[in-house]
Amino acid sequence: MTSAPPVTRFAPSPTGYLHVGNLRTALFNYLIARQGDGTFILRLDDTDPERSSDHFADAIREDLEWLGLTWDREERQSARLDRYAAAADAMRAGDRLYDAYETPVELELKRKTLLNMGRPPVYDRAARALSAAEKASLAAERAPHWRFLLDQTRIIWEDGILGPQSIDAASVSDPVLIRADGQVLYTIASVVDDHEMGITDVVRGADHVTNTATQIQIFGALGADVPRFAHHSLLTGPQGEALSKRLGTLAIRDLRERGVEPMALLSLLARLGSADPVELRGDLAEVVAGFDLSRFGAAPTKFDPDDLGTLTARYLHALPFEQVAERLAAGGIPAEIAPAFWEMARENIATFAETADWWRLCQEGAEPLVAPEDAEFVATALALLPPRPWDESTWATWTDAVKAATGRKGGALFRPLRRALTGADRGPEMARLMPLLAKTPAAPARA
RNA sequence: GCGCCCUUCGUCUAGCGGUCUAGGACGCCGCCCUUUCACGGCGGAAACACGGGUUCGAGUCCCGUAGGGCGUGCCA
Repeated sequence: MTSAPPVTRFAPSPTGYLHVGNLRTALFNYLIARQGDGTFILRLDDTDPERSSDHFADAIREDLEWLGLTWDREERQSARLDRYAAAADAMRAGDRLYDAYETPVELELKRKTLLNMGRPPVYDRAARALSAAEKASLAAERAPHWRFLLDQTRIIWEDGILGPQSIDAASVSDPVLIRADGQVLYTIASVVDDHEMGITDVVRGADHVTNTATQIQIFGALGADVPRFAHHSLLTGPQGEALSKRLGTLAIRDLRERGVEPMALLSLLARLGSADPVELRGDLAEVVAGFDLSRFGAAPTKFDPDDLGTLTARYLHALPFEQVAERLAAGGIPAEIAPAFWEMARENIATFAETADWWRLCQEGAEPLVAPEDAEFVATALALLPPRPWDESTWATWTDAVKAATGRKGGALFRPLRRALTGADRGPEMARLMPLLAKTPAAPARA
């Protein structure tokens, strides 16, 4: 059975920076759209003018662009307020939206009372029992907020991840759709948009499953088709703790700042929590091809940021020169030697930023590391250094000469030379490094 | 409090009553390769939360307990 191309959306509210939890949702929706040759919409959920800001909207776009998650259309809910008003009117006409006058304090009191009786804090629909006269006198005091009248049946749907779902509408309060100050709330804006934008698939966090139940009825009240829903499990920290507590350190821009590569992040998020193994992907097309929403489980998923470091390093180690040429040029590395430099450096970096350290070594040399017992040996060796220019055979030529002159071999031969030239025990292949060293190390004064 | 969801190696998971002496991937350990690291190759340790049922037979079904996540907003 074939179906129309999917239309999906990512609907963040521009009230903060994108973090891994957000990104996972965005990615899933993006992947579904791309997989079906469909449309991916970025929908800024900015109906709350108090908390929304252009700064965060820009930041979200910037982060998505950095990751390569391009969108086909952008919408802003703040530009669609008339649409929500029209939907509200339609629901009022159908007696599915009713005015209520309780203050937040009163509602809080009702909830507490029910809780104390051991009963679920479901709104009692007192507003429905108000007489016209009572309403009139309340309306004179304050503006009403508007609730959607749930049909108290069992709401069922087939969830793309959780399977068959069933929620008793009677266990849920009639959702407030419009606040007393006239502001429309997420619950209605989302449904109206999904309907009018032709959204076919909604993937969101499991924290929305109750919303989905009520929203299914709102779709119905609007005479709209209900999209396919799928709710992915929420990410937790490595210890199983709620991730929201650590979100501060898991903003996408912080990860980028710390050197995480987009493909590392994307590769992990597209598979973590699914039955398929996490595989490091070279590009987004591969991520798209390897994605299968139905392989994800319902259990909360532990997310360990350290995995991003490992994946980033592996990504870099395998990265062909052509794909980093620009970044190397930006780092001031001359085009003539950039390919050789990259071959030398790539397997010895954990983040791209570390290329700067190797470049500095090439340009300025290092503080030699010479053990006292090797001082004589190193001095002899440095005196035997071949004349410039150096190429990839220089290391072999040199070490052969040093071996002949000193009788040393193996680690005793190579290690002190590496330490003398690079100041470290570990690093790139010396044969590759030598031609890149701009300065010839001076032979230390002999004792 | 109430409701929903969840619980298999360290981690993500396969498993839909016998094919499970529980499979894979990542990580970890060891060996090989190697002047280092990495890559690669080979090998290894490592799990059915607990307690009751149902059944000839339970990781798989039911109930309970414990633990975790989420919801329970004039937030999204």
